[in-house]
Amino acid sequence: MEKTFQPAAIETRWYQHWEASGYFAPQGGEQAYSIMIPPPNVTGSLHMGHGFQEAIMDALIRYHRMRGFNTLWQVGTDHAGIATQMVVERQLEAQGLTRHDLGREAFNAKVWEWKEESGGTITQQLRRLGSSLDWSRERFTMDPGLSAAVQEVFIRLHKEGLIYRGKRLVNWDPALHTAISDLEVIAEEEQGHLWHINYPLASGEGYLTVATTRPETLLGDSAVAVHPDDERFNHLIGQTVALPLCDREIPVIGDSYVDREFGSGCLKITPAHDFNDYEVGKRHDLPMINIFNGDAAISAAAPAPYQGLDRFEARKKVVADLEALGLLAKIEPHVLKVPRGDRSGVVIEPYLTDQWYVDAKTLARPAIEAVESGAINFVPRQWENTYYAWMRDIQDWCISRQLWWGHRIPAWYDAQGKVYVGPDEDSVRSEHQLGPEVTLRQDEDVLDTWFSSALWTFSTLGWPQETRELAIFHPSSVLVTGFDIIFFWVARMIMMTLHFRNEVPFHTVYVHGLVRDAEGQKMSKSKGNVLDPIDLIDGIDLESLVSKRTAGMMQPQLAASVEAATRKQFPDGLAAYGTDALRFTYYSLASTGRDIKFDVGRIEGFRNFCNKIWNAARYVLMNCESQDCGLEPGADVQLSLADRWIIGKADQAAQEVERAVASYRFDLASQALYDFVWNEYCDWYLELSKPVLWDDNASDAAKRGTRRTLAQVLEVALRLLHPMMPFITEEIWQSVAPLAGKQGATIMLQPYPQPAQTAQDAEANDAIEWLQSVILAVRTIRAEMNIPPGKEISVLLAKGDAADKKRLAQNSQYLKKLTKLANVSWLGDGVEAPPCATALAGELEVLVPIAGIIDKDDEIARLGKDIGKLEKEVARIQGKLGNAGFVEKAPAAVVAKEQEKLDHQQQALATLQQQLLKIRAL
RNA sequence: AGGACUAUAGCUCAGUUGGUUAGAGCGCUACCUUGACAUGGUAGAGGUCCCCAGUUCGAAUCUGGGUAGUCCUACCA
Repeated sequence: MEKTFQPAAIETRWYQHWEASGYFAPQGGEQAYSIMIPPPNVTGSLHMGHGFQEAIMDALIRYHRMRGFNTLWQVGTDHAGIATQMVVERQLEAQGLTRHDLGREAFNAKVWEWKEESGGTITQQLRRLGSSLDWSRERFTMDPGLSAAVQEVFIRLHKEGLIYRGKRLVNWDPALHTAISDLEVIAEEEQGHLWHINYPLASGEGYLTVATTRPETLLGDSAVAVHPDDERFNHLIGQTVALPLCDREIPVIGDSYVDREFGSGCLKITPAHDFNDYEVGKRHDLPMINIFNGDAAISAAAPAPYQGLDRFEARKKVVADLEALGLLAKIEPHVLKVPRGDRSGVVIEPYLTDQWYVDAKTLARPAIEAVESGAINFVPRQWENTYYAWMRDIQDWCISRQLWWGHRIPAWYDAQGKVYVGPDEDSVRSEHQLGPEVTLRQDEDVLDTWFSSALWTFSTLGWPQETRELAIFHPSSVLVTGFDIIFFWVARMIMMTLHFRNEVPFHTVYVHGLVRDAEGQKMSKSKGNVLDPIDLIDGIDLESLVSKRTAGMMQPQLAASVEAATRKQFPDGLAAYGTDALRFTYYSLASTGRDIKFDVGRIEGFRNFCNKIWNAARYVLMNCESQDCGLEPGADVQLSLADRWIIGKADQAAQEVERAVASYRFDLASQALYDFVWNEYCDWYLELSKPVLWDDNASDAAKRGTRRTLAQVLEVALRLLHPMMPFITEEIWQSVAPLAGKQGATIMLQPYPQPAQTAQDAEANDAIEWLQSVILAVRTIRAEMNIPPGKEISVLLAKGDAADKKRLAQNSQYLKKLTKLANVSWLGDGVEAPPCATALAGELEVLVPIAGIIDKDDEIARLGKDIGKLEKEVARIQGKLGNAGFVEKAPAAVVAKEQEKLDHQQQALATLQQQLLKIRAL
């Protein structure tokens, strides 16, 4: 074995072996356990959030697989409509082409090409993370099977009246030329202006001043609204104003929607370009004047001078023209929320178009009940509130997208615009008895990507066929996801699955936090602070990291600052930490919080942990290979106190892991394992094994007992760790398992250690704890008195009772070896101790004779410090016990415990004070 | 505007039903290359548990109020 753990040498080899051996496929078993992967974008690549999420899922999957569940981790990818189409369009743009130059069919062929070319990236990355996904069942949302499911769902919902077509305002992305859903619009505060504009009354008697943040929409105004109770203006209701720049008169209307306090108190109404105005317009039956085209340039519906101008150009011209007419009252700076497309980043336009909608309100009702009834649980529970809040106020879901890449809507129109929905043109014709004289054309639009991913849990299992897999693995056990897509995806899956399967898609939703950088900033390409999990696994030099972060930036002017920040934060690039260390870091961060700050310092600690495990294994192999480990049936094996103690500790660790995983607390599970392996097995047990194995006088039975325990406890620890650190555990297990009497081709399919309460050995625990406290006392004296570690010293013990004497007899070998003692003996009754440095191990006095090795003043200072601490503690407990209320009202056991504590501390204090007097007297 | 969440060591975070000497990792200090491991060992230092009140014999923990920060939802043009 290498002296240090080299992850690169083993990871790929083991993954390939596992995959080739079919270990990732369901293995049978009575109870099923399944997770459907949140499908990543097929043309995307893995980021830290994926890495975190996959790590959690893989731990759950490996854990349950080892526990004998029939385990399926369904893998697949998503076609990511807008994102993917944008990428390919950008590639065309580089050649000076648009998708229209190619036409729909050729363009889609190009997208498929791109998918074939780049689609392997993410699946390769998933493999690098060690994810035990069942690749034999890989699915893609545009596969024929999943497309059939999408079509079936659309047609059935349409038949049931739950999908309809409607003309209404949508969020229009003028760059992408498509409608997008509410959720894809990000509204951020931006600095803008409030323009006050005078609209002359048609009567010629003065004017009304309106205030607007979008003066160009004036061209589409249908009315001016005032509050009906506003005495400044309500007498004008029913009159008309002459709309500036347009040869139109529009009415003054009364509507209580108007806020009298804001702006001028008069509101211009543009029903075709504002969601609130749209509602007002409907109430008052106002005309909807659509002054934009799909690019958000001014349409023919506006006066000629403005036609063809971009909306921002139009704004400038409108303002200038108004000013020239003297109608601009004032301009105020104003902070407003500007809606932008989350993909394109351009300002979203409320735009009047025909779109397809899902009646979400109807579907939401059972979906709310499923969570209320507990059929679906959120972990942590508070996310249920977020879910309810959104679901109870849900808006109909706009599902059509004016894209080419995606599931084309199965609807056909005749020349009159009558719509027919069906799987294909022939079925539509025969169903509706349409002869060849009727021309039909298919709807040009595709469906929102989330429409297909909403079916993911059952479409991947073969629906609409009633497959065996559906019967076994659906509903799935748990959905692992970030809170940012509860609305996008989780809610929609619940709605669709309940409707079509009459069962929930999953029993539990485990909502994890979002991975951020060390400063708590969201990782994003534009900020240039992203980390690629693969770079943490393999390492990357500074120059490559800089160029990776600055390549292809949306805002190239930021490249310099990104580069500087990167050079400052990672002057040496990133070291290669390996997959196991990365994964363990993720688990350690998986607490209940919403933000997960990823500090590279953490991963280094866990790489060291891997190395620790590696070296512990090296030690075990060196001492057990080709040795008698007492595995024969009936072998003469004697277990020491240390052996019995560590066996109990391993069981305790198994208990803690079980409890932690049951509540999705991977931070606690990882902490329990780290603690057990490093602080108990390595720090204590391995050291305690040395005095036995290296003692020529120790019996063969004792040596067998220690070797067997070394190997078996390590083997148990490996299995406990395997779901979190798959690679290193497999590598070591292969050579350690035989020494522990285990056979098997892989650790992956071994049973997970089950805790057994009986494994706690009170006598062994007491004995080892006693030993640890005495060792600590001696080491403290050594360290604080500057006694060289190599120098052998003698120790006297005093004030022990019969139990202490027994323990020393049992443990003196350990004690001598671990603290380098020449000898250790009891101070006889009535014998005056020589001048000593003193420390306490409980009641027991641990004395190190001073002569020649210890400075008197040092010892006085040291004792003084300890005495000070004890005095404070004694005073604190005395205060507590002196409080009549406490003694009377607190439970007797609590009072007794305090009293006992006080007695101990007082006795210790007295001992040290006496000792101080003695030393002073020297 | 409404709602949620967070505040514990220099940093990142644990802390179960109120009773602990408030813990871990990293970082820091001192000493140590001893036969698994310097990606290591040993021993330390370090906290007004955000503030104020309340409940209680007892509060990091429960209640109310405040402060600071983060986020979500809906938005006044």
